[in-house]
Amino acid sequence: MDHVSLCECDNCDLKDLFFGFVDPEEVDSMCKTRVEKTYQKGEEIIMAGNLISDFIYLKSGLVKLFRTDSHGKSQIIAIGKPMDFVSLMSVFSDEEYKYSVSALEQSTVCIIELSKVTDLAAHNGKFALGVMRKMSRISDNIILDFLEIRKKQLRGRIAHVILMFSKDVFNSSVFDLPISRKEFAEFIGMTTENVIRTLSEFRKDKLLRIYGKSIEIVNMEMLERISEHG
Amino acid sequence: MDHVSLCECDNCDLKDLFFGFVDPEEVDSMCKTRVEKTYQKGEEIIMAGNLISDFIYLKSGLVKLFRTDSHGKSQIIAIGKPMDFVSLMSVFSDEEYKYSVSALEQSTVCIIELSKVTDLAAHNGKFALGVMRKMSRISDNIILDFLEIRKKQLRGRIAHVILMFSKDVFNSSVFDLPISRKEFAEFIGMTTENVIRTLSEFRKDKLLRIYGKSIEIVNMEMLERISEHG
DNA sequence: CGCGGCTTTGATGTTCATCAAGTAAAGTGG
DNA sequence: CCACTTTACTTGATGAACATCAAAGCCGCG
Repeated sequence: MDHVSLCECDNCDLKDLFFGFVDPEEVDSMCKTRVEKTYQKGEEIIMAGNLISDFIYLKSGLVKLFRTDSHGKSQIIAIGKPMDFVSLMSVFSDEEYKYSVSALEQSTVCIIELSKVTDLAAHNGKFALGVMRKMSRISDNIILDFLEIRKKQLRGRIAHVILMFSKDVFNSSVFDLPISRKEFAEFIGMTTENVIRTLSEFRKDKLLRIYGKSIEIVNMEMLERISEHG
Repeated sequence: MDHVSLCECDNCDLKDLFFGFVDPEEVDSMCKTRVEKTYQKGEEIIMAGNLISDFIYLKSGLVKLFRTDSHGKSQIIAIGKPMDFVSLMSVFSDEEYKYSVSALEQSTVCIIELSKVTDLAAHNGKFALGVMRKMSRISDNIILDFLEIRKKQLRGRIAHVILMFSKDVFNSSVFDLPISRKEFAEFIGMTTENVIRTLSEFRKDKLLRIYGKSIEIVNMEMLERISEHG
């Protein structure tokens, strides 16, 4: 954790997303108790198993949502960008976090006491309805992505994830992969070695240019074909 | 579809689950527009792609939640029993269903016009909060189960699903498998042949007794061991 | 500098999908 | 009710996809 301060809600994108139907006074009251924290790459924002006492929202940066089992093996559930979840899931269902969240790059989150949010939801149904919509969309997307990945094999999964980063996260055919090869493997449910091997193949086949984490998509159509069925 | 009627909400389990914080009058008003439908085994309750206009809840029976891709291949997302979802997911996020739902055995659902429910949520935050809790829990469970299955291999996945039916659905070590071998395969992301082969192995190893769909778990500890790591 | 973690490649074996072929069960029309 | 078709189930043989093991280079960090 880097930096702690009160934030100004008027300029925050979060406001439009969540507080559309909330009285300005109430937004103001929330704002006063709001805290921002900035995490460096690699730092853990949420630890699975911890008690949920806050409503946490990603303002900037990039995070991974993951789980670690008793043998220390991790599985990545999703990549989260601003305007995406963070602690949005689980928050209303249970007492403790089901997932861990950590920063893939420097990330700033906004933290609100959970009871403040549930109180607000309890007496402002339109606000609650908005949160419900957001929650539904988030978990639907995660599940659909799981299904999408599950029906492909190695090469298709890798192409899929590369395209996801290119299109959904960075909006560019050139970007720095924000995850390690090992994390890539944990995301698609394959081994690190096979992720590396396949990336090398894609380079040899002139689909990608790769230097370490830096990736450039050279043959987008072919990559899409492989993602579809390859 | 079999049978259409108005239902009496006072005896319905749904009432406690969803309408805990709702005025009796409002519950009554909902009740008047409520419709029950009974579906036979194999009938489709919800079709992915259809417009969402109703809030649908499973009163009795057993259903599968699934998706079919453009090549006609299906993937099963979850098995739903009463007090579980049905149309709970997607409902608030989008205009059309993302998943299909069909009956694995004779099932009765309760149908409420969606706008009635969202109107109620919009002016009754406690009700909305309750629905949020339920939604969170449902999608959390689906995602956690996906992760659980993904980290196992064939034998472990099969053991896992058998145990799930035994413990979560039927509460018995003897039960009739409510899905075909093909559906079993679609649920765990493997081929039909390998599901059959593995079930046959489990029979030879005297873990299970199998006659067609009828299953008896003979060696529970061993099955659990295989599910954990096998 | 040396240690540990990440990356890379190759060789090997296991796991799983695919193909084929046959039996059983279940629905369909005369 | 029986021939007929279709769908589900089953087993074996084969090859493809993938994990595992091993070895070495690289990089950051104390």
